[in-house]
Amino acid sequence: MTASRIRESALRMFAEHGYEGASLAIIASEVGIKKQSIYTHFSGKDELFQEVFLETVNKQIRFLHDYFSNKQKQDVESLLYGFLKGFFVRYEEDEGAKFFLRSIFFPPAHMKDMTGEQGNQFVHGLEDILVPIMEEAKNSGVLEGSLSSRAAAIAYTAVLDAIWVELLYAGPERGMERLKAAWLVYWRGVGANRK
Amino acid sequence: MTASRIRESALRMFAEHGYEGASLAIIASEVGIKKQSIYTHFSGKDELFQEVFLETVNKQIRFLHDYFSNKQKQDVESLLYGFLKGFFVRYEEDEGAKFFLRSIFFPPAHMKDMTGEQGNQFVHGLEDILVPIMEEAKNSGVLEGSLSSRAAAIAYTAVLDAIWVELLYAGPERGMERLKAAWLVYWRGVGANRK
DNA sequence: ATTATCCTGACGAACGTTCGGAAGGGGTGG
DNA sequence: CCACCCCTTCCGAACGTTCGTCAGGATAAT
Repeated sequence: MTASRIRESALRMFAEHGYEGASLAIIASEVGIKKQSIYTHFSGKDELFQEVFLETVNKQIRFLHDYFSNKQKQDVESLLYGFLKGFFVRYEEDEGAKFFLRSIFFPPAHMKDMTGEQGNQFVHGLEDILVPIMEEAKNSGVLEGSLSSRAAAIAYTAVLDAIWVELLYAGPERGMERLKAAWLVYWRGVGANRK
Repeated sequence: MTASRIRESALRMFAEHGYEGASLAIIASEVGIKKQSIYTHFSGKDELFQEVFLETVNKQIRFLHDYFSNKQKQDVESLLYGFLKGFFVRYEEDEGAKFFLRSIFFPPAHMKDMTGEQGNQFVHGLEDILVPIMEEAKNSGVLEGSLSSRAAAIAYTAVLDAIWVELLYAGPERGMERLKAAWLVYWRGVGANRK
């Protein structure tokens, strides 16, 4: 299918050069067609970007829910740590990660509203999943009782963001280093008071 | 001075629309001149970008060293927490923050080498400052002894990155929320074993 | 015959850049 | 004081290139 090959190439191009820097001519040549032929499958550059973006966001959200609905029975530690590692391996091999981050943090000016909405949906989806988990962990005595569930969840998303930022900036090697260090400190930090 | 007004406008433009998305014509019109006049002060778009970028990076590095050389006498907790807050207020009002992050994470393709080099210089500069601080804090019993200084430093940079990422994405309100939560957990996490 | 797909050709607009010259100020020599 | 030249700053006009996009036709499959 030509349309999906266009989407694949566009994803790489948008990720690497951004919306303004990506050229339909180059995308087309990667697919082996002329740029005008893109208009057979998409109404224009905007629609192409939007389709690729929404597809990518949905993939992220789906991964989110899949993970936490399947592994709810695990203990909290491996549940949370496993999610970090899951994102790690996912973002290591997935071309969409860079595109996702770039589009959310630095969207094309005339699409800021749309990307912002989708981004918030992802963030809130994650928080809505995390807070109950923290709450439950507090009740079972794994997490420090004086710590608010919301704070524990926010700090966790901070760890998550820090990891993919490092992954994006410095690559898997240093990303893994940060993953280990940040998780170690985080888990010590939220753990119930030792005696 | 016209040249510096061009730099100011270019900074905002590059931050908001990226290298490819920024237009010399628009930058010039903001200054009140025609785009050709830019070439009186800069040899081209590349040099303009590079000057603004280097200026911005140097400002960041200078802030880094200024802070830690002036406040070395403080206790470790307020030293480290103060630096986070310093970055916070700095990045809240500084137009250069967005430009700095954007240029380092998503640089124009033909300048990847230069921006990467500068970025690494900043990161290593920070680490070289942090590790000795952690080492000293460990010796004085403030930090958990079984924790490596390097891990404590890496986790700290993770907190820092997470804060400015949230600041950039969601604004000061949520940025501050994350700052508080992440610091709370971090400081609990690296603290010496309570009894 | 209809439909899907890709093409050639061309469009106007914007891009960064170059050239030549117009204005203006400052300093120097007559 | 004036005339000269230099030097800085800016602009009009134009360059070649690339951009996204549109119209119309060719080809092949259904």
